Amino acid sequence: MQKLDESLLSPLPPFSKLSRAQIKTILSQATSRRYDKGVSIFDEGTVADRFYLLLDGTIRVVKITPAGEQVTSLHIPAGQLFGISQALGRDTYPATANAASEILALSWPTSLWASFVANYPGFASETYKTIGKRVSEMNTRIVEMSTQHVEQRIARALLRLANQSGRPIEAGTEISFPITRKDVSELTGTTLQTVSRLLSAWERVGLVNSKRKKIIVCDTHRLAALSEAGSRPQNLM
Amino acid sequence: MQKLDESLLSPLPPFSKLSRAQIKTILSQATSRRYDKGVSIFDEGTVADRFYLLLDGTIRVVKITPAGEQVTSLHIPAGQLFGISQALGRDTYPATANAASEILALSWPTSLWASFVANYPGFASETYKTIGKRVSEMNTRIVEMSTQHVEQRIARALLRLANQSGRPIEAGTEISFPITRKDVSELTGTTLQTVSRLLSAWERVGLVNSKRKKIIVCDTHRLAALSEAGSRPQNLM
DNA sequence: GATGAACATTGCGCTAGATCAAACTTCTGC
DNA sequence: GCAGAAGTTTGATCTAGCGCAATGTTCATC
Repeated sequence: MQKLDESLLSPLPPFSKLSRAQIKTILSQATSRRYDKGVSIFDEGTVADRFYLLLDGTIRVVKITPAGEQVTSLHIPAGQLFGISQALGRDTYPATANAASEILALSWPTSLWASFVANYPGFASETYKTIGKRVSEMNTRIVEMSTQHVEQRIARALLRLANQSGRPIEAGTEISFPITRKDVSELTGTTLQTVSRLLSAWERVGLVNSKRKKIIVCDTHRLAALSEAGSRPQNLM
Repeated sequence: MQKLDESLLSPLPPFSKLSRAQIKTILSQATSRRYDKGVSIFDEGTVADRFYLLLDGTIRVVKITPAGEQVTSLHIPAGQLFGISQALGRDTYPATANAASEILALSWPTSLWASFVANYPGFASETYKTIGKRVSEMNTRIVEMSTQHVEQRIARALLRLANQSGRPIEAGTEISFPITRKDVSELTGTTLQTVSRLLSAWERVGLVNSKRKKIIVCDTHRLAALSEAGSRPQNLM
Protein backbone atom coordinates (compact mmCIF):
# COMPACT_ATOMS: atom_id res chain seq x y z
CA MET A 1 0.00 0.00 0.00
CA GLN A 2 1.42 3.35 -0.96
CA LYS A 3 0.98 6.93 0.11
CA LEU A 4 -1.94 8.61 -1.62
CA ASP A 5 -2.57 12.24 -2.08
CA GLU A 6 -5.93 14.02 -1.95
CA SER A 7 -5.14 15.71 -5.23
CA LEU A 8 -5.57 12.31 -6.88
CA LEU A 9 -9.26 12.15 -6.10
CA SER A 10 -10.38 15.75 -6.11
CA PRO A 11 -10.46 16.21 -9.90
CA LEU A 12 -12.56 13.07 -10.42
CA PRO A 13 -16.30 13.67 -10.95
CA PRO A 14 -17.62 11.54 -8.07
CA PHE A 15 -15.50 13.51 -5.62
CA SER A 16 -15.20 16.89 -7.25
CA LYS A 17 -17.67 18.63 -4.98
CA LEU A 18 -16.06 17.47 -1.75
CA SER A 19 -13.88 19.28 0.72
CA ARG A 20 -10.26 18.37 1.33
CA ALA A 21 -11.21 16.96 4.71
CA GLN A 22 -13.89 14.73 3.26
CA ILE A 23 -11.51 13.39 0.65
CA LYS A 24 -8.99 12.71 3.34
CA THR A 25 -11.53 10.61 5.20
CA ILE A 26 -12.47 8.75 2.05
CA LEU A 27 -8.83 8.03 1.30
CA SER A 28 -8.17 6.83 4.81
CA GLN A 29 -10.88 4.22 4.38
CA ALA A 30 -9.60 3.07 1.01
CA THR A 31 -7.38 0.18 0.15
CA SER A 32 -4.97 0.82 -2.67
CA ARG A 33 -3.70 -2.04 -4.75
CA ARG A 34 -1.81 -2.71 -7.96
CA TYR A 35 -2.94 -5.53 -10.22
CA ASP A 36 -0.87 -7.21 -12.90
CA LYS A 37 -2.00 -7.24 -16.48
CA GLY A 38 -4.49 -10.01 -17.09
CA VAL A 39 -5.56 -10.75 -13.52
CA SER A 40 -9.19 -10.47 -12.55
CA ILE A 41 -10.14 -7.90 -9.95
CA PHE A 42 -13.42 -9.65 -9.24
CA ASP A 43 -15.45 -12.40 -10.85
CA GLU A 44 -18.98 -12.53 -12.18
CA GLY A 45 -21.42 -13.92 -9.68
CA THR A 46 -19.25 -13.57 -6.60
CA VAL A 47 -20.48 -11.55 -3.65
CA ALA A 48 -19.85 -7.85 -4.18
CA ASP A 49 -17.94 -7.07 -1.00
CA ARG A 50 -16.04 -4.04 -2.31
CA PHE A 51 -16.45 -1.24 -4.83
CA TYR A 52 -13.56 0.23 -6.78
CA LEU A 53 -12.10 3.31 -8.33
CA LEU A 54 -9.68 2.87 -11.21
CA LEU A 55 -6.73 5.22 -10.78
CA ASP A 56 -4.58 4.04 -13.62
CA GLY A 57 -4.87 1.59 -16.49
CA THR A 58 -7.87 0.08 -18.20
CA ILE A 59 -10.40 -2.50 -17.08
CA ARG A 60 -11.94 -4.99 -19.44
CA VAL A 61 -15.42 -6.08 -18.34
CA VAL A 62 -16.10 -9.57 -19.64
CA LYS A 63 -18.82 -12.14 -19.51
CA ILE A 64 -18.17 -15.82 -19.98
CA THR A 65 -20.76 -17.99 -21.67
CA PRO A 66 -21.65 -21.49 -20.47
CA ALA A 67 -19.69 -22.73 -23.49
CA GLY A 68 -16.60 -20.94 -22.22
CA GLU A 69 -16.49 -18.18 -24.80
CA GLN A 70 -15.57 -14.72 -23.63
CA VAL A 71 -17.48 -11.62 -24.58
CA THR A 72 -16.23 -8.17 -23.66
CA SER A 73 -19.10 -5.91 -22.69
CA LEU A 74 -17.22 -2.77 -21.80
CA HIS A 75 -13.88 -1.08 -21.31
CA ILE A 76 -13.47 1.19 -18.32
CA PRO A 77 -10.85 3.95 -18.50
CA ALA A 78 -8.93 5.42 -15.56
CA GLY A 79 -10.85 7.77 -13.27
CA GLN A 80 -14.08 5.82 -13.15
CA LEU A 81 -15.78 3.81 -10.48
CA PHE A 82 -16.37 0.15 -11.15
CA GLY A 83 -17.74 -2.88 -9.37
CA ILE A 84 -20.60 -0.70 -8.16
CA SER A 85 -23.22 -3.42 -7.97
CA GLN A 86 -24.95 -1.61 -5.14
CA ALA A 87 -26.01 1.10 -7.54
CA LEU A 88 -27.82 -1.58 -9.52
CA GLY A 89 -29.47 -3.10 -6.48
CA ARG A 90 -27.39 -6.26 -6.69
CA ASP A 91 -25.26 -8.05 -4.17
CA THR A 92 -23.12 -9.96 -6.63
CA TYR A 93 -20.93 -8.68 -9.43
CA PRO A 94 -22.73 -8.83 -12.77
CA ALA A 95 -19.54 -9.47 -14.77
CA THR A 96 -15.86 -10.18 -14.40
CA ALA A 97 -13.37 -7.30 -14.31
CA ASN A 98 -10.00 -8.03 -15.88
CA ALA A 99 -6.97 -5.79 -15.90
CA ALA A 100 -6.35 -4.97 -19.56
CA SER A 101 -3.04 -3.47 -18.57
CA GLU A 102 -1.26 -3.16 -15.29
CA ILE A 103 -3.66 -1.15 -13.17
CA LEU A 104 -3.91 0.75 -9.92
CA ALA A 105 -7.21 0.81 -8.07
CA LEU A 106 -8.66 1.98 -4.79
CA SER A 107 -11.42 0.03 -3.16
CA TRP A 108 -13.80 0.34 -0.24
CA PRO A 109 -15.94 -2.23 1.52
CA THR A 110 -19.52 -2.34 0.31
CA SER A 111 -20.66 -1.44 3.81
CA LEU A 112 -19.45 2.11 3.20
CA TRP A 113 -21.54 2.54 0.05
CA ALA A 114 -24.65 3.82 1.78
CA SER A 115 -22.70 6.39 3.77
CA PHE A 116 -20.87 7.62 0.66
CA VAL A 117 -24.20 8.11 -1.08
CA ALA A 118 -25.73 9.80 1.94
CA ASN A 119 -22.86 12.02 3.04
CA TYR A 120 -21.01 13.06 -0.08
CA PRO A 121 -22.91 15.44 -2.30
CA GLY A 122 -22.57 14.66 -5.96
CA PHE A 123 -21.31 11.15 -5.37
CA ALA A 124 -24.64 9.47 -6.06
CA SER A 125 -25.55 11.64 -9.02
CA GLU A 126 -22.15 11.16 -10.65
CA THR A 127 -22.37 7.44 -10.10
CA TYR A 128 -25.70 7.34 -11.89
CA LYS A 129 -24.31 9.40 -14.71
CA THR A 130 -21.58 6.82 -15.08
CA ILE A 131 -24.13 4.05 -15.16
CA GLY A 132 -26.20 6.02 -17.64
CA LYS A 133 -23.20 6.30 -19.94
CA ARG A 134 -22.51 2.61 -19.67
CA VAL A 135 -26.12 1.81 -20.45
CA SER A 136 -25.92 3.97 -23.57
CA GLU A 137 -22.73 2.28 -24.56
CA MET A 138 -24.34 -1.13 -24.20
CA ASN A 139 -27.33 0.06 -26.15
CA THR A 140 -25.07 1.25 -28.90
CA ARG A 141 -23.38 -2.12 -28.96
CA ILE A 142 -26.74 -3.85 -29.35
CA VAL A 143 -27.81 -1.56 -32.15
CA GLU A 144 -24.49 -1.99 -33.92
CA MET A 145 -24.54 -5.75 -33.61
CA SER A 146 -28.05 -5.85 -35.05
CA THR A 147 -27.49 -3.58 -37.98
CA GLN A 148 -23.83 -3.20 -38.85
CA HIS A 149 -21.43 -5.39 -40.70
CA VAL A 150 -18.34 -6.74 -39.06
CA GLU A 151 -16.14 -4.21 -40.83
CA GLN A 152 -18.10 -1.29 -39.43
CA ARG A 153 -18.35 -2.75 -35.97
CA ILE A 154 -14.61 -3.17 -35.79
CA ALA A 155 -14.03 0.34 -37.12
CA ARG A 156 -16.35 1.76 -34.47
CA ALA A 157 -14.79 -0.31 -31.72
CA LEU A 158 -11.32 0.96 -32.58
CA LEU A 159 -12.55 4.54 -32.71
CA ARG A 160 -14.26 4.17 -29.35
CA LEU A 161 -11.16 2.69 -27.77
CA ALA A 162 -8.91 5.33 -29.28
CA ASN A 163 -11.27 7.97 -28.05
CA GLN A 164 -11.73 6.54 -24.58
CA SER A 165 -8.25 5.39 -23.75
CA GLY A 166 -6.10 6.62 -26.57
CA ARG A 167 -2.69 8.24 -26.29
CA PRO A 168 -1.86 10.82 -28.98
CA ILE A 169 1.35 9.89 -30.77
CA GLU A 170 3.15 11.18 -33.88
CA ALA A 171 1.55 8.62 -36.16
CA GLY A 172 -1.97 9.07 -34.79
CA THR A 173 -3.74 7.79 -31.69
CA GLU A 174 -2.42 4.73 -29.95
CA ILE A 175 -4.70 2.54 -27.88
CA SER A 176 -3.03 2.81 -24.52
CA PHE A 177 -3.24 -0.78 -23.41
CA PRO A 178 -2.09 -4.04 -24.99
CA ILE A 179 -4.82 -5.39 -27.20
CA THR A 180 -4.74 -8.51 -29.33
CA ARG A 181 -6.75 -9.46 -32.42
CA LYS A 182 -8.60 -11.91 -30.22
CA ASP A 183 -9.53 -9.12 -27.78
CA VAL A 184 -10.97 -7.08 -30.61
CA SER A 185 -12.89 -10.09 -31.87
CA GLU A 186 -14.39 -10.64 -28.42
CA LEU A 187 -15.40 -7.00 -28.38
CA THR A 188 -17.10 -7.09 -31.75
CA GLY A 189 -18.47 -10.61 -31.86
CA THR A 190 -16.27 -11.91 -34.65
CA THR A 191 -13.26 -14.13 -35.04
CA LEU A 192 -9.64 -13.19 -34.67
CA GLN A 193 -8.98 -14.19 -38.28
CA THR A 194 -11.48 -11.68 -39.59
CA VAL A 195 -10.02 -8.97 -37.39
CA SER A 196 -6.55 -9.81 -38.59
CA ARG A 197 -7.58 -9.67 -42.24
CA LEU A 198 -9.26 -6.31 -41.80
CA LEU A 199 -6.42 -4.77 -39.86
CA SER A 200 -4.00 -5.92 -42.53
CA ALA A 201 -6.17 -4.41 -45.23
CA TRP A 202 -6.48 -1.16 -43.32
CA GLU A 203 -2.77 -1.08 -42.67
CA ARG A 204 -2.13 -1.38 -46.42
CA VAL A 205 -4.14 1.79 -47.06
CA GLY A 206 -2.71 3.67 -44.11
CA LEU A 207 -5.80 3.72 -41.89
CA VAL A 208 -4.16 2.01 -38.95
CA ASN A 209 -0.78 0.84 -37.89
CA SER A 210 -0.66 -2.25 -35.79
CA LYS A 211 2.02 -4.30 -34.25
CA ARG A 212 1.78 -7.20 -31.91
CA LYS A 213 -0.71 -6.20 -29.15
CA LYS A 214 -0.60 -2.56 -30.28
CA ILE A 215 -3.02 -0.69 -32.48
CA ILE A 216 -2.54 2.86 -33.69
CA VAL A 217 -5.41 4.60 -35.42
CA CYS A 218 -3.78 6.82 -38.04
CA ASP A 219 -6.68 8.23 -39.98
CA THR A 220 -9.59 8.79 -37.63
CA HIS A 221 -11.72 10.48 -40.25
CA ARG A 222 -11.49 7.88 -42.92
CA LEU A 223 -12.07 5.16 -40.36
CA ALA A 224 -15.17 6.98 -39.12
CA ALA A 225 -16.39 7.33 -42.69
CA LEU A 226 -15.91 3.61 -43.11
CA SER A 227 -17.87 2.88 -39.95
CA GLU A 228 -20.79 4.99 -41.09
CA ALA A 229 -20.82 3.70 -44.61
CA GLY A 230 -23.11 1.05 -46.00
CA SER A 231 -25.09 0.11 -42.94
CA ARG A 232 -27.33 -2.77 -43.86
CA PRO A 233 -30.51 -1.42 -45.47
CA GLN A 234 -32.38 -4.23 -43.74
CA ASN A 235 -35.78 -3.49 -42.25
CA LEU A 236 -35.93 -0.10 -43.85
CA MET A 237 -39.49 0.84 -43.22
CA MET B 1 -58.53 10.49 -16.61
CA GLN B 2 -60.14 7.77 -14.56
CA LYS B 3 -60.57 6.97 -10.91
CA LEU B 4 -57.60 5.16 -9.47
CA ASP B 5 -57.39 3.08 -6.39
CA GLU B 6 -54.51 2.84 -3.94
CA SER B 7 -54.66 -0.92 -4.17
CA LEU B 8 -53.34 -0.61 -7.70
CA LEU B 9 -49.98 0.69 -6.56
CA SER B 10 -49.46 -0.92 -3.19
CA PRO B 11 -48.48 -4.37 -4.47
CA LEU B 12 -45.87 -2.94 -6.86
CA PRO B 13 -42.26 -3.12 -5.63
CA PRO B 14 -41.42 0.59 -5.82
CA PHE B 15 -44.36 1.41 -3.56
CA SER B 16 -44.75 -1.71 -1.49
CA LYS B 17 -43.23 -0.23 1.64
CA LEU B 18 -45.42 2.84 1.71
CA SER B 19 -48.41 3.74 3.80
CA ARG B 20 -51.89 4.16 2.38
CA ALA B 21 -51.63 7.91 2.90
CA GLN B 22 -48.34 8.16 1.04
CA ILE B 23 -49.74 6.23 -1.89
CA LYS B 24 -52.75 8.49 -1.92
CA THR B 25 -50.48 11.50 -2.22
CA ILE B 26 -48.50 9.85 -5.00
CA LEU B 27 -51.67 9.03 -6.87
CA SER B 28 -53.01 12.53 -6.51
CA GLN B 29 -49.93 13.86 -8.23
CA ALA B 30 -50.12 11.34 -11.05
CA THR B 31 -51.58 11.70 -14.49
CA SER B 32 -53.27 8.59 -15.81
CA ARG B 33 -53.49 8.03 -19.51
CA ARG B 34 -54.36 5.34 -22.03
CA TYR B 35 -52.29 4.97 -25.18
CA ASP B 36 -53.33 3.18 -28.32
CA LYS B 37 -51.34 0.32 -29.69
CA GLY B 38 -48.38 1.54 -31.69
CA VAL B 39 -48.17 5.13 -30.46
CA SER B 40 -45.00 6.38 -28.85
CA ILE B 41 -45.14 7.48 -25.23
CA PHE B 42 -41.95 9.47 -25.58
CA ASP B 43 -39.16 9.74 -28.13
CA GLU B 44 -35.45 9.23 -27.94
CA GLY B 45 -33.53 12.42 -27.40
CA THR B 46 -36.44 14.55 -26.25
CA VAL B 47 -36.33 16.26 -22.87
CA ALA B 48 -37.36 13.88 -20.11
CA ASP B 49 -40.10 15.92 -18.50
CA ARG B 50 -42.05 13.02 -16.99
CA PHE B 51 -41.43 9.53 -15.61
CA TYR B 52 -43.91 6.69 -15.96
CA LEU B 53 -45.38 3.60 -14.39
CA LEU B 54 -46.86 0.99 -16.68
CA LEU B 55 -50.15 -0.25 -15.22
CA ASP B 56 -51.29 -2.43 -18.07
CA GLY B 57 -49.91 -3.63 -21.38
CA THR B 58 -46.37 -3.88 -22.67
CA ILE B 59 -43.86 -1.27 -23.74
CA ARG B 60 -41.39 -1.82 -26.52
CA VAL B 61 -38.22 0.20 -26.09
CA VAL B 62 -36.71 0.92 -29.49
CA LYS B 63 -33.75 2.72 -30.95
CA ILE B 64 -33.70 4.03 -34.47
CA THR B 65 -30.48 4.07 -36.44
CA PRO B 66 -29.42 6.95 -38.66
CA ALA B 67 -30.33 4.69 -41.58
CA GLY B 68 -33.88 4.45 -40.26
CA GLU B 69 -33.75 0.85 -39.10
CA GLN B 70 -35.45 -0.01 -35.84
CA VAL B 71 -33.84 -2.07 -33.11
CA THR B 72 -35.76 -3.20 -30.06
CA SER B 73 -33.61 -3.04 -26.95
CA LEU B 74 -36.10 -4.13 -24.35
CA HIS B 75 -39.67 -5.04 -23.52
CA ILE B 76 -41.17 -3.68 -20.34
CA PRO B 77 -44.03 -5.60 -18.73
CA ALA B 78 -46.84 -4.11 -16.65
CA GLY B 79 -45.97 -3.01 -13.13
CA GLN B 80 -42.62 -1.46 -13.92
CA LEU B 81 -41.38 2.08 -13.99
CA PHE B 82 -40.07 3.42 -17.29
CA GLY B 83 -38.77 6.64 -18.72
CA ILE B 84 -36.69 7.04 -15.59
CA SER B 85 -33.82 8.95 -17.16
CA GLN B 86 -33.19 10.74 -13.88
CA ALA B 87 -31.98 7.49 -12.39
CA LEU B 88 -29.33 7.41 -15.09
CA GLY B 89 -28.32 11.02 -14.61
CA ARG B 90 -29.75 12.08 -17.96
CA ASP B 91 -32.16 14.80 -18.89
CA THR B 92 -33.28 13.33 -22.19
CA TYR B 93 -34.85 9.95 -22.89
CA PRO B 94 -32.25 7.45 -24.08
CA ALA B 95 -34.69 5.59 -26.34
CA THR B 96 -38.20 5.68 -27.71
CA ALA B 97 -41.03 3.94 -25.84
CA ASN B 98 -43.74 2.45 -28.03
CA ALA B 99 -46.95 0.86 -26.89
CA ALA B 100 -46.71 -2.78 -28.00
CA SER B 101 -50.37 -3.19 -27.11
CA GLU B 102 -52.95 -0.79 -25.83
CA ILE B 103 -51.50 0.38 -22.55
CA LEU B 104 -52.38 2.27 -19.41
CA ALA B 105 -49.73 4.31 -17.67
CA LEU B 106 -49.36 6.76 -14.83
CA SER B 107 -46.85 9.56 -15.06
CA TRP B 108 -45.37 12.26 -12.89
CA PRO B 109 -43.40 15.37 -13.75
CA THR B 110 -39.65 14.93 -13.46
CA SER B 111 -39.59 17.65 -10.83
CA LEU B 112 -41.12 15.18 -8.37
CA TRP B 113 -38.40 12.58 -8.88
CA ALA B 114 -36.05 13.92 -6.21
CA SER B 115 -38.81 14.05 -3.62
CA PHE B 116 -39.94 10.50 -4.44
CA VAL B 117 -36.40 9.28 -3.93
CA ALA B 118 -35.98 11.27 -0.75
CA ASN B 119 -39.33 10.67 0.91
CA TYR B 120 -40.45 7.22 -0.05
CA PRO B 121 -38.42 4.41 1.46
CA GLY B 122 -37.71 1.62 -0.97
CA PHE B 123 -38.54 3.68 -4.01
CA ALA B 124 -34.92 4.42 -4.90
CA SER B 125 -33.64 0.96 -4.15
CA GLU B 126 -36.39 -0.71 -6.16
CA THR B 127 -35.73 1.63 -9.04
CA TYR B 128 -32.10 0.67 -9.05
CA LYS B 129 -33.00 -2.98 -8.93
CA THR B 130 -35.13 -2.45 -12.01
CA ILE B 131 -32.25 -0.76 -13.76
CA GLY B 132 -29.95 -3.53 -12.65
CA LYS B 133 -32.25 -6.09 -14.23
CA ARG B 134 -32.43 -4.15 -17.45
CA VAL B 135 -28.68 -3.87 -17.55
CA SER B 136 -28.39 -7.63 -17.15
CA GLU B 137 -30.91 -8.13 -19.87
CA MET B 138 -28.97 -5.90 -22.20
CA ASN B 139 -25.79 -7.69 -21.29
CA THR B 140 -27.42 -10.98 -22.09
CA ARG B 141 -28.51 -9.64 -25.45
CA ILE B 142 -24.94 -8.59 -26.23
CA VAL B 143 -23.56 -11.96 -25.25
CA GLU B 144 -26.20 -13.76 -27.27
CA MET B 145 -25.69 -11.63 -30.33
CA SER B 146 -21.95 -12.28 -30.17
CA THR B 147 -22.05 -15.99 -29.68
CA GLN B 148 -25.38 -17.49 -30.67
CA HIS B 149 -26.86 -18.37 -34.00
CA VAL B 150 -30.05 -16.78 -35.21
CA GLU B 151 -32.06 -19.88 -34.41
CA GLN B 152 -30.98 -19.82 -30.78
CA ARG B 153 -31.42 -16.10 -30.40
CA ILE B 154 -34.98 -16.31 -31.64
CA ALA B 155 -35.71 -19.27 -29.38
CA ARG B 156 -34.37 -17.36 -26.38
CA ALA B 157 -36.26 -14.20 -27.33
CA LEU B 158 -39.54 -16.11 -27.48
CA LEU B 159 -38.87 -17.81 -24.17
CA ARG B 160 -38.04 -14.50 -22.55
CA LEU B 161 -41.18 -12.88 -23.88
CA ALA B 162 -43.34 -15.82 -22.86
CA ASN B 163 -41.80 -15.71 -19.45
CA GLN B 164 -42.03 -11.97 -19.01
CA SER B 165 -45.38 -11.23 -20.49
CA GLY B 166 -46.92 -14.58 -21.24
CA ARG B 167 -50.47 -15.66 -20.59
CA PRO B 168 -50.95 -19.37 -19.82
CA ILE B 169 -53.42 -20.92 -22.24
CA GLU B 170 -54.54 -24.48 -23.00
CA ALA B 171 -52.07 -24.88 -25.85
CA GLY B 172 -49.12 -23.42 -23.94
CA THR B 173 -48.01 -19.88 -23.16
CA GLU B 174 -49.26 -17.07 -25.32
CA ILE B 175 -47.30 -13.87 -25.69
CA SER B 176 -49.80 -11.39 -24.39
CA PHE B 177 -49.34 -8.61 -26.89
CA PRO B 178 -49.54 -8.53 -30.67
CA ILE B 179 -46.16 -9.36 -32.14
CA THR B 180 -45.21 -9.65 -35.79
CA ARG B 181 -42.37 -11.49 -37.49
CA LYS B 182 -40.83 -8.12 -38.13
CA ASP B 183 -40.96 -7.29 -34.41
CA VAL B 184 -39.15 -10.49 -33.59
CA SER B 185 -36.55 -9.79 -36.24
CA GLU B 186 -35.92 -6.33 -34.78
CA LEU B 187 -35.51 -7.97 -31.40
CA THR B 188 -33.02 -10.54 -32.57
CA GLY B 189 -31.15 -8.69 -35.28
CA THR B 190 -32.36 -10.75 -38.21
CA THR B 191 -34.83 -10.43 -41.05
CA LEU B 192 -38.53 -11.14 -40.98
CA GLN B 193 -38.12 -13.83 -43.64
CA THR B 194 -35.73 -15.81 -41.48
CA VAL B 195 -38.08 -15.50 -38.51
CA SER B 196 -40.99 -16.65 -40.63
CA ARG B 197 -39.09 -19.66 -41.92
CA LEU B 198 -38.07 -20.69 -38.41
CA LEU B 199 -41.52 -20.23 -36.92
CA SER B 200 -42.99 -22.32 -39.72
CA ALA B 201 -40.45 -25.04 -39.11
CA TRP B 202 -41.13 -24.96 -35.37
CA GLU B 203 -44.85 -25.00 -35.95
CA ARG B 204 -44.49 -28.16 -38.06
CA VAL B 205 -42.84 -29.99 -35.14
CA GLY B 206 -45.24 -28.58 -32.56
CA LEU B 207 -42.86 -26.28 -30.73
CA VAL B 208 -44.92 -23.16 -31.29
CA ASN B 209 -48.25 -22.17 -32.67
CA SER B 210 -48.41 -18.86 -34.41
CA LYS B 211 -51.05 -16.93 -36.16
CA ARG B 212 -51.02 -13.44 -37.48
CA LYS B 213 -49.47 -11.22 -34.77
CA LYS B 214 -49.81 -14.01 -32.20
CA ILE B 215 -47.25 -16.45 -30.97
CA ILE B 216 -47.93 -19.31 -28.58
CA VAL B 217 -45.01 -21.23 -27.16
CA CYS B 218 -46.23 -24.81 -26.84
CA ASP B 219 -43.16 -26.74 -25.78
CA THR B 220 -41.08 -24.57 -23.51
CA HIS B 221 -38.64 -27.33 -22.69
CA ARG B 222 -37.79 -28.35 -26.20
CA LEU B 223 -37.47 -24.72 -27.22
CA ALA B 224 -35.12 -24.10 -24.30
CA ALA B 225 -33.08 -27.14 -25.31
CA LEU B 226 -32.87 -25.72 -28.80
CA SER B 227 -31.70 -22.39 -27.50
CA GLU B 228 -28.93 -23.94 -25.46
CA ALA B 229 -27.79 -26.33 -28.14
CA GLY B 230 -24.90 -25.85 -30.52
CA SER B 231 -23.61 -22.50 -29.37
CA ARG B 232 -20.80 -21.50 -31.66
CA PRO B 233 -17.61 -23.18 -30.44
CA GLN B 234 -15.76 -20.07 -31.55
CA ASN B 235 -13.04 -18.64 -29.35
CA LEU B 236 -13.09 -21.66 -27.12
CA MET B 237 -9.99 -21.09 -25.07
C1' DG C 1 20.59 -18.86 -28.75
C1' DA C 2 17.38 -22.50 -28.51
C1' DT C 3 12.82 -24.04 -27.37
C1' DG C 4 8.26 -23.24 -26.67
C1' DA C 5 4.36 -20.33 -26.07
C1' DA C 6 1.68 -16.61 -27.52
C1' DC C 7 0.21 -13.90 -31.18
C1' DA C 8 -0.54 -12.94 -36.21
C1' DT C 9 -1.22 -13.80 -41.19
C1' DT C 10 -3.12 -15.94 -45.18
C1' DG C 11 -5.51 -19.26 -48.14
C1' DC C 12 -9.49 -22.03 -49.23
C1' DG C 13 -13.98 -24.00 -48.91
C1' DC C 14 -18.44 -23.74 -47.14
C1' DT C 15 -22.77 -22.58 -45.10
C1' DA C 16 -25.96 -19.59 -42.39
C1' DG C 17 -28.62 -16.36 -43.37
C1' DA C 18 -29.28 -11.98 -46.08
C1' DT C 19 -31.37 -10.26 -50.30
C1' DC C 20 -34.66 -10.21 -53.96
C1' DA C 21 -39.03 -11.47 -55.56
C1' DA C 22 -43.57 -13.01 -55.98
C1' DA C 23 -47.78 -14.91 -54.28
C1' DC C 24 -50.86 -15.58 -50.59
C1' DT C 25 -53.75 -14.46 -46.34
C1' DT C 26 -55.95 -11.71 -43.09
C1' DC C 27 -57.57 -7.42 -41.59
C1' DT C 28 -59.57 -2.59 -42.05
C1' DG C 29 -62.19 1.04 -43.82
C1' DC C 30 -65.49 2.68 -46.92
C1' DG D 1 -68.35 -6.70 -50.55
C1' DC D 2 -64.35 -4.59 -52.36
C1' DA D 3 -59.83 -2.28 -52.37
C1' DG D 4 -55.90 -1.62 -50.28
C1' DA D 5 -52.88 -2.20 -46.51
C1' DA D 6 -50.50 -4.99 -43.46
C1' DG D 7 -48.65 -9.18 -42.42
C1' DT D 8 -46.91 -13.89 -43.88
C1' DT D 9 -44.99 -17.59 -46.63
C1' DT D 10 -41.91 -19.69 -49.74
C1' DG D 11 -38.54 -20.11 -53.32
C1' DA D 12 -34.23 -19.02 -55.58
C1' DT D 13 -29.81 -16.77 -55.39
C1' DC D 14 -25.68 -14.90 -53.49
C1' DT D 15 -22.13 -13.54 -50.31
C1' DA D 16 -20.02 -12.09 -45.82
C1' DG D 17 -17.50 -13.99 -42.88
C1' DC D 18 -16.77 -18.45 -40.23
C1' DG D 19 -14.16 -22.82 -39.70
C1' DC D 20 -10.14 -25.14 -40.49
C1' DA D 21 -5.42 -25.39 -41.35
C1' DA D 22 -0.80 -24.32 -42.15
C1' DT D 23 2.89 -21.08 -41.68
C1' DG D 24 5.10 -17.12 -39.97
C1' DT D 25 6.57 -13.82 -36.36
C1' DT D 26 7.61 -12.08 -31.79
C1' DC D 27 8.48 -12.75 -27.11
C1' DA D 28 9.92 -15.04 -22.84
C1' DT D 29 12.68 -18.39 -20.36
C1' DC D 30 16.33 -21.17 -19.20
